[in-house]
Amino acid sequence: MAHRVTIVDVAERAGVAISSASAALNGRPGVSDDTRERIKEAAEELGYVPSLRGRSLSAKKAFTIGLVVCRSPEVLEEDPFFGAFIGGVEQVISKRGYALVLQMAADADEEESRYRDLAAGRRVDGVILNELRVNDSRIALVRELELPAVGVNPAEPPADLASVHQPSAPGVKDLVDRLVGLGHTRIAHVSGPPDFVHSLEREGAWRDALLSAGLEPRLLIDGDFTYQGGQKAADLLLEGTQEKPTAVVCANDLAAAGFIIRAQELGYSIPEQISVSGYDGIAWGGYIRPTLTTVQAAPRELGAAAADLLLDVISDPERNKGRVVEMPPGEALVRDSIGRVPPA
Amino acid sequence: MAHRVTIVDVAERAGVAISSASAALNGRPGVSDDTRERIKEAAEELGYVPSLRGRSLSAKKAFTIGLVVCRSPEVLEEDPFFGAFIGGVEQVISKRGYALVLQMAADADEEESRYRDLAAGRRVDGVILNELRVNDSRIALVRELELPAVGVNPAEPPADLASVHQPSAPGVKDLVDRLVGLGHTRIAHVSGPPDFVHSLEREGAWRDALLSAGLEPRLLIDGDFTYQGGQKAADLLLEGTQEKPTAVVCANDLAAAGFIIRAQELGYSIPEQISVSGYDGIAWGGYIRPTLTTVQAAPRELGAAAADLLLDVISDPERNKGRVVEMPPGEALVRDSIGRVPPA
DNA sequence: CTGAAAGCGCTTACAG
DNA sequence: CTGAAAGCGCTTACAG
Repeated sequence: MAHRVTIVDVAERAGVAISSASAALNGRPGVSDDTRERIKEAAEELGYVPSLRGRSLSAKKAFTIGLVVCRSPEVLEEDPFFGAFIGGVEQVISKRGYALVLQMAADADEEESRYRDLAAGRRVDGVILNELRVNDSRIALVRELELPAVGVNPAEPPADLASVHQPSAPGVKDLVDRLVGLGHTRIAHVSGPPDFVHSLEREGAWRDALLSAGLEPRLLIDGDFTYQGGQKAADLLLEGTQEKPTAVVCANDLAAAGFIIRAQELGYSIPEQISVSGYDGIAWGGYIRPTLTTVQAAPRELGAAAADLLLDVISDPERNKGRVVEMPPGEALVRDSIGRVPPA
Repeated sequence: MAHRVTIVDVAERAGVAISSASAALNGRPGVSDDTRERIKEAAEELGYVPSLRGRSLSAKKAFTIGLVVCRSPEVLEEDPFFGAFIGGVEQVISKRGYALVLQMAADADEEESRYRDLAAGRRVDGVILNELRVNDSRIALVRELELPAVGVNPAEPPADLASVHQPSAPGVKDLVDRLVGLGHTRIAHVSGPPDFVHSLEREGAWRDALLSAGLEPRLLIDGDFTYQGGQKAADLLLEGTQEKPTAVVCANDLAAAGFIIRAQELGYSIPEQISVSGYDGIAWGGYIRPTLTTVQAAPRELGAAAADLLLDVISDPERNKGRVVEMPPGEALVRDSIGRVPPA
């Protein structure tokens, strides 16, 4: 193996002490322009790239941030949300010399132990807390571990946790209002898992929009953000004995796709007999038929904002404690899966 | 910040030297069972977790592996292949104490510089080379950098590069054979970008299968693995003046989905007038109508195998030089998008 | 079996 | 402005 060039080589070549080389290379003061230039030249000539390992140990930083994705691999394979989110994170941090350490967890317990391990082994300088649950234990955990963190769409942002927030309520409310405007009165909701903050936010928006239109939010099905959950919701809402909805607002696109397919299998035509909407705005929503009406979220921008904020928190925890970055809410993207209420 | 417990604390508490503590904790010989037990207890009591930073520097290992994904963020958002592949990688390496460093690149040049940076900064102990191109410059690059690497589906496996391989030809050939069996004679192919090895492999399988059935492989459209590319292929094949195919074998599912939608828009019914197949077996193939006939690849297993092999290469480069791990080929998954050739 | 010492490649006070 | 020294938290020969 070829000898790797270290800062010692650079200092030697430039004829200075390694402390001067370090200062010069890192743009710290205390080196004359002359010397700095000479050192930089030497580094250039030798093809010097600082070793992250030495830097990590002495600077007490890993130059990485962590993200734990808590999903079964199966779901990860069909939900394009994460690819986009991660893309946004990566784009931001790589520019600032950081790398992303990505972990997977099957459930909340494993998720927590992953965060513990990341912190204990000093693998990362901070973490992104994604898909927050109500009373999410990770918030107390990062506090206990003194691990810099940024929450993505937390419930009530805790005073000490920095977070990014993209409101989903306005988009959902807009969609419900449109459905009301199209004459619908029996508007159902297929929710996400009830422990997720973003599930509740969307459900709440559906409920509020109905109430303010003078309608009663009765038709609620617990979903789970999956395609299969959407199919099951169709069975429950369309095959049951209770009153049937004429419009169904789903908590995400995957569930909406499942609902549409199942409803079609049951002989319903969309949107003539039932209007259906989703949430997320994934590309596949435009690939199914009818094309899916949804709310266009911005996962890439959300990931980028979270990463930016986290790097700020890491470099200056005090100044960024509890800082909240607001993103513009997702907007309704009206396509072919909603229409006028069918005549009674 | 609370004092982080280090190996010094453990050694002190156990009343031994830190070298003994290190040996005991890492299961190295040279410590009596007695002492080892005492040290382990001390570590347990103190909640000691070794710092990766110290370990990295002295062991000259980063305990991470790198993966550079070369895709526009847009494509990453709709193609579920990567989520699955990464999931497989993660599952394997986390068990062995490694973490995944994930990077993104927009094009081949940026991709190469990412690999260079990973190697130069000693960010990672090895890399996975995914989506290999013909004469891929990364192979020479990792050789030059002396960076342990594993190729995923390389062309002719270079003698010194370890690789995993899941053949795609048998599945594609099987699909073409079935189409021939259904009476089709004008079977087109929508390829992937021609510089990718897996594009050529699939195209070659289509060509060979046709030839061995006594048919001429004439109808070939250059695609790019995207949905939009599939749509464009439909325009070219169905709107052109040339002879039209009755069956279209696409190089991946995304393109097949685009083809189907566009063909339907042009008034063709699938599979009555045109049979269409894809490749990959992504979940969304089952969500469109008609459901997509495809070849079921195993991205998760492929990622897991690549990761396993890479860790082996890292720990013993000599023994694993040029080792090839063969995976069972993907199998045809016949659904509703193919059928009998329409009567002439 | 056990321990003192050197070293991995940097950064960071600190003295000149 | 410049340089010698200590230290980050480990591992790894090496001597006892």
